[in-house]
Amino acid sequence: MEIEKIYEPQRFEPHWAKWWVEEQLFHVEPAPGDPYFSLVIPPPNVTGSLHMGHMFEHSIIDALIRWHRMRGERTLWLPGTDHAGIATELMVDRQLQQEGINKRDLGREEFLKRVWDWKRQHGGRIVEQMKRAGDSCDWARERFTMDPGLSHAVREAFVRLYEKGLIYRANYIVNWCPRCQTVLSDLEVEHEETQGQLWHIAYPVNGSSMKLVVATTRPETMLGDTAVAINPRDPRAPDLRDRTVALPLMDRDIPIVLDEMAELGFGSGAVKITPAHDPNDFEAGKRHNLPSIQVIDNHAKMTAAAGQFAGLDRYEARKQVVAELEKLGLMEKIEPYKLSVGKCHRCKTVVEPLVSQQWWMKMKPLAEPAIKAVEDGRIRFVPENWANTYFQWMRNIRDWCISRQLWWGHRIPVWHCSACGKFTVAREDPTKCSHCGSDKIEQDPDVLDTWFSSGLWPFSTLGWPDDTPDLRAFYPTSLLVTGFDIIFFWAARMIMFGLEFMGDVPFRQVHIHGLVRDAERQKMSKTKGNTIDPLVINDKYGTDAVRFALLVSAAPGGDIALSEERIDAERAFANKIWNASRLLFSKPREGSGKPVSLADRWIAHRLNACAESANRNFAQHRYDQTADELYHFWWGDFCDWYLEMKKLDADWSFAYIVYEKALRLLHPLMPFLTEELWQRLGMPGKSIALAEYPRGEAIPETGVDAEMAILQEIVTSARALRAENRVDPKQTVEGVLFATGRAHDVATSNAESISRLARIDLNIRNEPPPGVQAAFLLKLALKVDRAKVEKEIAELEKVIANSQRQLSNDAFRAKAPEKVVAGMLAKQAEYQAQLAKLRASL
RNA sequence: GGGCGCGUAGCUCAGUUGGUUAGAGCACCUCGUUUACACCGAGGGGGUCCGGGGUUCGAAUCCCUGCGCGCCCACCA
Repeated sequence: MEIEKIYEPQRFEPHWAKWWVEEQLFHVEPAPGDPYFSLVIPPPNVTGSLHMGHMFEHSIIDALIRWHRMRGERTLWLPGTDHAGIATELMVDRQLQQEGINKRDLGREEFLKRVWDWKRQHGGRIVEQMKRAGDSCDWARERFTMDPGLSHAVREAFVRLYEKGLIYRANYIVNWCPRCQTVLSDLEVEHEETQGQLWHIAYPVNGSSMKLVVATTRPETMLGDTAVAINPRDPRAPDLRDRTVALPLMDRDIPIVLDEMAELGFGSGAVKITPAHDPNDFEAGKRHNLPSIQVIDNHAKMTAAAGQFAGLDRYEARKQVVAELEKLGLMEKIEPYKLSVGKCHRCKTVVEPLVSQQWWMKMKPLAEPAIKAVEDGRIRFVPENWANTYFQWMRNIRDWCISRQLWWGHRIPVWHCSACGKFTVAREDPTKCSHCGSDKIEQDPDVLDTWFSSGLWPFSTLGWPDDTPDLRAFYPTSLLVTGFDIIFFWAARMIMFGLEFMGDVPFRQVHIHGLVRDAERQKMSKTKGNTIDPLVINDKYGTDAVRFALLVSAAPGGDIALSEERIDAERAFANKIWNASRLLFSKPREGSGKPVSLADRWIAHRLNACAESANRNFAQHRYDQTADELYHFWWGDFCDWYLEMKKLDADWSFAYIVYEKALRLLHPLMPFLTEELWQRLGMPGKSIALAEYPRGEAIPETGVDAEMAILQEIVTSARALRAENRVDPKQTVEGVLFATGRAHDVATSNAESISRLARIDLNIRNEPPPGVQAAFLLKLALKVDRAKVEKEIAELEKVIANSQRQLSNDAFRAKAPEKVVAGMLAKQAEYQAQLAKLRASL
């Protein structure tokens, strides 16, 4: 069989990627019964392009999916994308701006048309990239969160929750993004520690010469102050409790209230209260029945209520307020102060706390069963530590603001009646108010938080609320693979919704993976310019190499430091396998199909052990271990030893058998290379992806490992001697091997291998090594480097002394397990033999 | 203010419930173009497992503590 000298993945990967999709190789029918393995993709944003984080996550998923499929389970990886409300709307909005079009002028309907157009044209990009990367999804089941079916599910879920009293509308202080022009949930606000200042402002107390000094990080909000609080135990309280202060700049008297929120000993002990622009103050305002004056509007500009500052941006207003106060001599003190500033996680604009009417979801009743499901093990986190994070959030969960002032998304199915003022919430669009029958109803303009529909993903994608064969066959899904950053956003909500609507968990395990970082462990980011683009890199090194590099570094939960060097090493690995194939394919395949040499018997044994541990490690999410072992099996065992020894055999038929099995073993980690080579073998069956994954079998201990170990030791020691003595690698050296028993048998029956591998002209004597207590002794016709050997002897003596000390310790003998003691005794004997050999070589 | 995690070779990281000379990849040094592969082979150097205490027959691994560094959650002006 002809095969090229260098493996060029670019020549093969696109072909197989296309073929896998066209042949619908990964389509699975919803036949009932076990075993099944199902997983829904964490849907990437439609606006997205494949980045290293996706690549990593998908490499894990695909390896696992392929493994399960090859084990003969009914395996589904359901792909799809998320409409990503804010992100998408922002993107299309920017596009419009470039065309000089204003979104509001365009109108809701036209705008949505534009977004759908965009989605149709570009929304499939990431899906195409996944196909090219070889992800073995069931593409016939691709879903989008705004598909009719999924929208239907959203509607059903909303109505049910509303009817249950879990969704309500309330006027409350919220996080407002002045740029995205929408409210955000607490999770969508990123807190960032910022160096700011603490301004101490004096408020004159009416009817007194006293001034009450308040401290604030946001002086501009003072314009909306409606009270000042001091602690009830404040010594000044009796005197101040019924007084008012004159709010500077605003010509307004505001009361002094007593409240625990003013901490004794902090600052001057008094706190300004701005119910309209601070969550704490909002609560305080409710406690004391204070008016709320909005001085900052939706665009973060000062309102008419801000008097002379009306119309200014909030930061400009801050400057001017500070300047005015200074002019009035009311600025007592300004000090540097660290504070945490909330920013919109989409656009990084500083959010503004504002009071507004929004839709909320009561979370406590939903969270309780979700906590229980993890507590009692129906859902298991891997690594399990993440359960703590989950519990902490879930046990302190707050109501979820689910409405967004956007157009792109699932519109809230609530109709407001202008006749009676009540809401109509319905599964079908109503034409009149369900309370008074008036036809003066209008649908709520807001849409739902994107994560509302994401939360339904594990069952909405399978046909819920209908009772479908898919749902019966694949729910609960087996596993969720995702990043820690969306445990709350997504995983927790799926668990709550799954239990609420399906009465069962959405998945049985949650595997939380780490972050892909650069070689210096820095987060990859476009602004830093340290990203490794999978689209470029997959093409350059091959998708298999990238996958393998990611997986071999994927210790559970840990971040990975990725570099091109690392990927290049795995590309070399693929090339190594390719070249091993080149050698193999040059040999005849015909033959007995049975092991004909020690090499055959040994590699079969190694392969078996490798298969056993690969299966075990896959089951435990140890892809790194599986990858590492396969790497060493292929490169170390198969190439360096097996093939080198095999070159002396005439019958290569068994090598083909081992090789084919080893390809299957590697397939989940390097799907393209293995498919290409497997196809070249012309095996019966359509694709290696559908072939059976080798399982480790219990095979009797034949001593083959021990035999091979003897051979390897002879060869390795000879090579070391040669190298240390600067012998030309081409030159054959004479050697005498003293050996009896098994060592003699191994040496005689593999004399040719030993000679070839070590380049020795070997003379084997069936005699005990002269003067040495060892199984065998190899003497080469070389002058030895005495100093070096003496150093080795000294080191070994130290090791022996250590182990001797432990062995002669009665407490160790008495308390250590028998196995450990026996092991140490055996090891001690080995050390002694090794030492004897070293001494004899001098 | 709570919670989680990290510190092992020059670099990036493994190290399963404590147990047998602490490993890998890359980098480094020496030698080598034997027809699978120079994208390779053979050999080699390199570690007070962050410091200090403790538990134990035995600690990189468990406990305490100090130092350094990440991350998450939290309405302290």
